[in-house]
Amino acid sequence: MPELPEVEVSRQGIAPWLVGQTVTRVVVRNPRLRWPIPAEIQQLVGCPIASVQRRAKYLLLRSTLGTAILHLGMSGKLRVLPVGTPAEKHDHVDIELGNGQLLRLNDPRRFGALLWTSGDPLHHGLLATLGPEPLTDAFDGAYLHQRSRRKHSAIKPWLMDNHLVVGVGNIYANEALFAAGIDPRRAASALSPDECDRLVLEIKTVLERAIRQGGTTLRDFTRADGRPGYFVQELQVYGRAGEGCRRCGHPLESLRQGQRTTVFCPHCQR
DNA sequence: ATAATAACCTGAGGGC
DNA sequence: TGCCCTCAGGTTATTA
Repeated sequence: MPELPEVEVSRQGIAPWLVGQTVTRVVVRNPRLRWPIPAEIQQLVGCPIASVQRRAKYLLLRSTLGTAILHLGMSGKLRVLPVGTPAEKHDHVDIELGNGQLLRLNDPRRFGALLWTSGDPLHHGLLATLGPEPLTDAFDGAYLHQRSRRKHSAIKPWLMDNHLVVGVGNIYANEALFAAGIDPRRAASALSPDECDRLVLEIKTVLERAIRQGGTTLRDFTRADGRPGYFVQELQVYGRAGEGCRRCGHPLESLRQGQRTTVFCPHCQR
């Protein structure tokens, strides 16, 4: 389900319901996610949630005793529902709150994760080595150009490497490369400084627009209130292989890069 | 150290 | 209807 925009939309949707509320109960129906949900997650009970933050595609529910680290994987969804709402298939975890609401995690594929850390979550092993946030000034053309100098790999799969920059998944890597007019097969090291500037700009633009549209709903993403995201209407290439380029009309082509489907316009992207 | 790939898991959709 | 195949928004672990 989620790339950065979908996780940020989820964060914005759940935060008003969670912040300041005391956790009254944590119900774990199935602890078998990517890693087993640790028993320490019960330390949330009795604590008020101080903030709901996001780092990369991780959500951080911070309390006085520690932080719950939540990742939605490929198919995870968060909903805020009244306590007592019957659980359905793949509803693995509920975090019940003093206001009578609960935060419910549904994740059919169970690639997601719910972990606990009592220390600084940014120093947690999963978060410590991540690259910069794409929507901050730390991610700019000069940074991308410097990092790309002796990178022989193709630009598209490299953009999805969290050690370079976080939050750019398959949809938005395809969309940003189209917007920047760059062939996804180009070697990263072949990009000029101007091309790096352009690509960074388009990554920021597409992510910001997707957040404003409530994310991209393909099959199962919904916001915390169950509404879909509307960015799917603005997709230029993702999911459109064989259809006409919206800019030049040439049929879009697809190929596999690193076990992911790339879609691009061979005419507009050079 | 770097780069490709295999793996984790369920469900949907297409072809036969 | 059912079986088998491919594909899906992510990330880590393993292999070359």
